[in-house]
Amino acid sequence: MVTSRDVARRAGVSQPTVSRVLNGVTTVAPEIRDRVLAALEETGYVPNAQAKAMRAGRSGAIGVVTSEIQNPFLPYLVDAITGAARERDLTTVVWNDPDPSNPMAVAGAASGIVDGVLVTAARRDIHGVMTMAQRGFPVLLCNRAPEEAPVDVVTSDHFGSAAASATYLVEHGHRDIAAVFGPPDTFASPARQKGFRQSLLAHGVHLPDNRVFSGATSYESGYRAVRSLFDGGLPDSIFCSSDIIAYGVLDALAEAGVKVPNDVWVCGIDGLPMSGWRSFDLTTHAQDIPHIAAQAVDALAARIGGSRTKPVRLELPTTLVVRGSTNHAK
Amino acid sequence: MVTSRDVARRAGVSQPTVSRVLNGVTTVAPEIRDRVLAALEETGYVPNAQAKAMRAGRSGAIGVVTSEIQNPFLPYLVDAITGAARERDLTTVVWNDPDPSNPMAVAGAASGIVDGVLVTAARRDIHGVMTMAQRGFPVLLCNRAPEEAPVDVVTSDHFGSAAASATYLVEHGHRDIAAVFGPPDTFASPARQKGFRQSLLAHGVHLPDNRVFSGATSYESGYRAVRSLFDGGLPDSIFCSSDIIAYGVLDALAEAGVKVPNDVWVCGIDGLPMSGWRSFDLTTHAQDIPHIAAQAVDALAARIGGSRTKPVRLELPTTLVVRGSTNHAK
DNA sequence: CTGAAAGCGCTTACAG
DNA sequence: CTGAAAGCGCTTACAG
Repeated sequence: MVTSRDVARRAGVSQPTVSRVLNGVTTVAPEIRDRVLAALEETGYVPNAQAKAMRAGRSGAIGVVTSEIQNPFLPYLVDAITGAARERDLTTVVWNDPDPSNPMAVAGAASGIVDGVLVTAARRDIHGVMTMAQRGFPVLLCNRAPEEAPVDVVTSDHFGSAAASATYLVEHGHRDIAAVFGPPDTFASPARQKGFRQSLLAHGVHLPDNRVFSGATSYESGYRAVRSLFDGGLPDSIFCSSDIIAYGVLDALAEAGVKVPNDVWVCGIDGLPMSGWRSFDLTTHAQDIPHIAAQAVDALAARIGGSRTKPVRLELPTTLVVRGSTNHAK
Repeated sequence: MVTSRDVARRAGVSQPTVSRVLNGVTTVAPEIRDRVLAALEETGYVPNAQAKAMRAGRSGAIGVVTSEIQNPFLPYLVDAITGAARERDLTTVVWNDPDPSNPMAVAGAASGIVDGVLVTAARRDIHGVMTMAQRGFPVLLCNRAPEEAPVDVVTSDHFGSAAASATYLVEHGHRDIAAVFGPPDTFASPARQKGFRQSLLAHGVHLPDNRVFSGATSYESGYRAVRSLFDGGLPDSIFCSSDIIAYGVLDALAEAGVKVPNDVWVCGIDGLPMSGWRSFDLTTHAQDIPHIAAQAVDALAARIGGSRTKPVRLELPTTLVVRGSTNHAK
């Protein structure tokens, strides 16, 4: 790799002068400046961001830590985060690391490769980056909302969206409601489960155990759930804790010859683009991804800037998108 | 952040001694060693990978450069690459960057944040990293196969898989075949188009222009294609250049009341897990993701190691997975 | 076996 | 306006 020293030699100046031209901080004589610019051009110099970051104590980059890149929600969030970061002149690196000690992200954080990390990993256990947070490294939890956290949190209102789903079903006359929940070792799923249950309770609707299925946040889980939920006969509707679960539910229902929405309503949460596909046509509570990303990057940037001390906590509302899997006419 | 100097002070030794304990290269007196280990534990020291990399001239990390993270194929590839890299004691960072000058990856490369990059970006124009490659930085193209490239290439055999698709349809008696191709500004789509066309030609089957639709690699593109392909009446089968295109085709056909496979066969290429879902049940040529990832990481590691000079080029075969969207009985 | 020194590629006071 | 010097946090010869 060509260094600023190489460029300096070629331009016949000292290395710091090259640095000055690059950063434009001090005035440089026009003639020297031109020589340096020419040398930069000729050599195709690219600054060594590591050396720069080490010296400056700041990299201008943020990290995104995830552990389940196959979660179909994630690419949309990452894209939005990358875009929001770029608007603030920050670059973004993504670490996909199933290990809860997050060795990659921790190394990146300790190294100053990034100035802060956004944690979008769904699972509860992420002690690696949380240890960094305790040591004062900027960490923001995105779409994870522990009840008590000494760190910044920007998340969709998982509780509220599930509660609203329950209200929606009850208000359309449903009483025999089934639910397929996600895994307990995440934050979003338990919050959604809690919201759904509390809302049903508030409406005086009982959710018997044989109407509940818990499993992974996956198509397969939803698919399997249907068979298990059938034991009590057909419910009025099936609430799915995630859109991807709902796809499995819909497919299993179709396989069993059950008509949606005529025989059963189905709804999900997330608002994945796929939910609008004809195969699914799924009613869902959509997360506001651009908003989440923008708020998360803003909050992390503020934390990095040190302009804030108290942790912020933002729970952004979701939007009900009614489609063919539920039907107001019922 | 706590540095090795802090640890040294705490242990009452010099900073290089801490370094020696960490790297275990030289013998350190047991007693001193224990003091250092204790100090490491107490401080929660994490090495600064940047300083390490700068000094060592090697980071032990590879980068994955992508420009379309929403491509549903990508997460599986990234997961496989991360796993393959970990087995070789390499960490992985992902840059999602739609800019063809790939500023993030180029900066990361020039910085020694990574020792080499795997480029999985689909679009043709990636002059940023290609410039790095010309300067001798290890770059491997993954699932992109320019005819002539002075860099390492590991890819699925896009041409061959599409050619095999054509053969499959023709051998099952189809003559009126339609095709939905992806965009020309990528590598995979044109290769698949070429393979499909040449194979049909070799079988003496004509592919008229009104049986061809070209568009994005997306559900919407497939959905729109169907309307356009209907002008000539129903074809025997519709070949889709990507699974995701096929989903749109299947949905549009269902909407139009056309039965698959009874009225029309549909097949795709990629082998996404979703293709096995009941909604799609799609016959496809599956890419061998674990194999691609392993070979790509191996080849890049060899390039980084400098043990090779000539570029390698690997085109891995795909596997036909027959499902309900085609039917041997027809 | 262990410390003092040099150096990876930068930036930023400090002289001149 | 420009160069020589120091230092970011490491590793690795070089002395002792």
